[in-house]
Formats: sequence, structure tokens, C-alpha cells
Amino acid sequence: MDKKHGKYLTTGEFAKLCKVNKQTIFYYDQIGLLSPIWKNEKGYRYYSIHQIELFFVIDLLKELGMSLNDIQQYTQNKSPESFLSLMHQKKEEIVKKRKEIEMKERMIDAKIALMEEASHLDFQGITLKQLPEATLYLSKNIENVTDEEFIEVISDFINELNVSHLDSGYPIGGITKREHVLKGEFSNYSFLYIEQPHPKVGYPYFQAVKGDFLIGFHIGDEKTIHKTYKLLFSEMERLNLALGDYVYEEYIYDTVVMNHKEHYVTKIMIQVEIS
Amino acid sequence: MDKKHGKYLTTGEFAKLCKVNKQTIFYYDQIGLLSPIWKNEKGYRYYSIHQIELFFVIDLLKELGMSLNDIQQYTQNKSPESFLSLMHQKKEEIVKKRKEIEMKERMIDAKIALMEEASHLDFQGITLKQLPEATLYLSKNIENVTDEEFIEVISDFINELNVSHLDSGYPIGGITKREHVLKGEFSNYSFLYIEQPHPKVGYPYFQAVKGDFLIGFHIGDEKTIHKTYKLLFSEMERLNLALGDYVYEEYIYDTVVMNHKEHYVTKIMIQVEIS
DNA sequence: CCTTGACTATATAGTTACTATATACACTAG
DNA sequence: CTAGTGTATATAGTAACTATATAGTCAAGG
Repeated sequence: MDKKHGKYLTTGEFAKLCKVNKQTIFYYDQIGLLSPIWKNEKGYRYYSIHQIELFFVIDLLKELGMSLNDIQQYTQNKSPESFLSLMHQKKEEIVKKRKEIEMKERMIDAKIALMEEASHLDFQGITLKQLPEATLYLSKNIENVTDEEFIEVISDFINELNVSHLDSGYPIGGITKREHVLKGEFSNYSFLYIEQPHPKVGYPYFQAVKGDFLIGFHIGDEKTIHKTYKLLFSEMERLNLALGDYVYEEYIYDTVVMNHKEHYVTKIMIQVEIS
Repeated sequence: MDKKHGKYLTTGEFAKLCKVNKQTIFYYDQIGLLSPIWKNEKGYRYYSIHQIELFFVIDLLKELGMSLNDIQQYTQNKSPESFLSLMHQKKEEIVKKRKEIEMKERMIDAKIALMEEASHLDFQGITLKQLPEATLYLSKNIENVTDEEFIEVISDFINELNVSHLDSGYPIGGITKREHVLKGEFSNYSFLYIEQPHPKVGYPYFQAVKGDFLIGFHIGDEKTIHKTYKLLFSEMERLNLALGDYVYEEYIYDTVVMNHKEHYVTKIMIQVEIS
């Protein structure tokens, strides 16, 4: 810039331009990460407007989890070549980061949808509904697995949701087979599942659900869920319904929105056959 | 989950599932942010798999800059209603964050493109080129402004780039008018500009550039740029070219990729008329 | 039954990247 | 010439981990 203009910026001006605390700029000078282009005899710092480019790069690298120390390691020995390879590497990282943010945005959307839906529900009522087709992402079978295997399956499931960006933000539910329900083993899940409102092709373990369901809600600790099942069974009898192949359970209100277990709400969807 | 299964997760297992250090889980319990569902008589912590949902929400809020203290404030008094309004608020924030990430991704792309282009350039050569139409986003005029006004214009310019997501990652250049160049006032910019490879409609200060340019490179401190201008002028004379309306200057290699001013490279594009 | 190794726990200290505070000097406008 | 705003350094504090030291727990193998 021309000399007649304020070619240089003071610490305060530079900080404002960078949208950070003035102390941060002092700190960066102190650790030698970003020092002013010159200091006058009084010790006043003066930055060139071009230095904001360097600040932007530092800010970018910081965003991608690089420590100030590592950033300095780079800036100590910079060159067009090393900068190019750094940018190539960071391109991959920022794509990953963007996908994570996108997933979290979807999670927020799903939570909003779920909460708004839930606010219109009558947890006391029992309803018979024909559910439309829905795609579920299923875990491996967890019927006859040891404790360690069980944990591994869950870990794998959640990991898979993460790396394949399948986590839709919808709650993780459990599927119980007819045979277990008949034995009174409620919530003895054979699979875990997560709903996929926008299914992706090419992933295994998907299953479309469709059919008639008797839907009720259990309020409180899962330990007392048999009481709600009893109610649902008597309703099934009254309506002349036969138990179908699977029962689906989903948390509506859980530890995320309620302080006490007594207020948790579980949605129970019993697949039925109308006779 | 069924009792026969490892219904509860130990701290290590839970930490692994959350992909964080075990110490972090201890810490969250310590500050009362996320405590295990029960502790045995030996003090061993046991987490329910449902608690991972809460961890995910904490992680989300943390990502959006909420302090653990503020998060705790919420979790202390959670309800479906407060959660819903929190999610509505955070939706706005994550959209903003996503746009920031997208902008930074574009910045990386631009830096990669620039560095790769630069690596094929001959900084010694002077070339006459017809440049295609390009859209530039211009700052306000900075010809006759005071120091404070100058800084304000730059701040406004950079701010505008940020809030309107116009920062393409391309370097900020300067435009000098013919009349100033003739007076030997090189780099006495009238405007700052940034190239917009994917121009958005509806923003002011855009100007399309097109025409014949004599392009040369200055290596070193801008203080000695007059020497390069001299060379360029003699080349203009040799080629029978008349000075056009504007001269554009852009940094190719600057403080971001070079340690010393002597290695900075400035691209000088002189608009010319072929006679 | 004992030992080994992998886990669990607490307590405490250290780290990173700020952020705030206290004190003093500098510059500018009225 | 003084008030107000800016600059500087030095130092202490903070948030959110992170590492280390020490000790108790537990299950499997010899």
C-alpha cells in the first residue's frame, strides 16, 4: 500500500481485522508464530495488511486441529512446495470435517423433528396403525453373544454409523423376535437399529419395514416395561390381533431430555396380523 | 438391553465408544456433566449404552462453542421443551459453522490452484496476453482517504468478504489508475480486489475485466518494485503498446509461503492498448 | 492358591491456548 | 496540560483436557 496511507496496522487494528482478542495477537508474537513486520523504538507493533493472509492460514490450520506448535514448525521452514503439500493434506481433513458437521446438522434436524412429533403424541393411548415402508440400518445379531461380543457389536454398529455417515440422529432402537416376546422376554433384543430417512445404496444390513403395528408407550424405567406389554397384549386380544414377527422399541424421551428415569418414554411397536 | 448381556459399560469401554480418552470420561463425571448410571461398592463406574446419546449431544454442543459449564446448566434442568428450543438455536449456529467450513474448503482449493499455477510460471519472462473476462469484487475507493478511513475500508472489505462468503481464497490485489502510474506512483492503489471464480449475483462492486495485458513479475520487497516497472515500460515501448486504464498487482508468493521479503513475488498486470 | 497382566480407581501435576488484570508509558484532542 | 484512549510488559487465572504416580480389583494360567 502507499506510504501516505496507514500502511501498517497497530496491534488493536490488526486484532480487530482478525476478529480476535488483542492479547491473542501479543501471544502469537510472543511465541514467534506471527510477529509484526516492524516494531518502533517504543516497542509498538506494526502489522502489514498482507499479514492477515498468514493469520487466516494459521486460523485454518488451527481449525483442523493442528497445534500452534506444529503450525510454527511449518512456518519456520515454509516454501511454496511445503505449503502446497500441506494444503493437499488439509484438503482431505477439511472434507472429513465438513462431513462431520453435515452429519451433526442432520442430527439436529432429526432431534427437532422427533421432539416436535413427540409433543403431539398421547402417551396414554394405544393405536393400531399401518406403518409405511421405512429403511432401517441393522446391527449384527446379538441374541447369543457374550458380554464382550455384545459390546463389540455395539461398538461396530456405532462406528459403522459414524464412518459411513449413516448416523441420522434418530434414536437407536431394538428389535425383539416373536419367540422371545412369547416367552415373556421383553426387550431381549435380537438386533439394534437406526432409522434412515434418506437411505444410501450400497450398505448392508438394511431392511424395509411395512405393515400393521399396535403402538403404545411405556412411561418410566424399563424395568417395569412388562406392565405396558401386558396392557398392549390385552388390547391385542380385544382387537383380535395376532402377534407378528417382531417388536420394535424406541426411546422417545431419554437421558438427553429427562432428568429422571420415571419420565423416560419408550415407544413400543408390535407387529400384528389382523385376523 | 437384556440383563444377560453386558448391560453396562465400564469407563474404558464407554470412552472407546465415545472415541475419547478415558480420563475425559472421569473428568465429565467429576464435574457432574455425565455420570455413570451406577457405581458399584468398589467405585467402579458403569454406563448404559443409552448414555452415549447424551455424550453425542454434549459433543455437539461443545463443537458449537458451548462451554462445559453452559452445557451443564442445560443438563441440570432439561426437558423436551428446553431441548427443542436449544436445538432450534443450535441449528442456526451449525449452518453458520458449515458455511465457514465450506469457505475454508474453497480457500484450500484456491491456494492449491494458485500454488500449482505458480510452479509453472517463469518469473523472469514478460508476456503479452489477452485475459478473458474475470469477475472481481472491489473495495471502496482508497485514493484520498485518511489513515483511519483506509483501515476502515480494508476492515469493511474483509468483513464483507467474510459475512457474504465472498472470500474465495484468492489473494487480495490492488488496482492502480493510469494517472497515478504515469506520475510514477506505483502501488498507489485506488481499489483493492479479490477474484471471484464463481461470482454470486446480487452483490455490488463487481467489475468484469477483459483485454490485453502485459504481465511481469517482481521478485523481492515492494520497495524496489519501480525497477520491475521500468523493465515493463521498456518492453511496452519495444512492442509499441500504450498504457491502458488500470494496473493490477497480486502477490503470488508472500508471507504465507516465504520466510524472507527478498523471495516475495508480485504479479504485475498492466492493461495495454495495441497500436 | 498364587502370580501376572490388564483393568479399575483417586490424586495431583502439567499443558495448551488463550484471557484477564495490574501497572506503566505514549499519543492526541480539547 | 490534562483526560481519554491507546500501547506495552508481566503475571496470574482459566477451561478442558492429558499425563503420571500410586494403589486397589479381577480373571486366567501355572
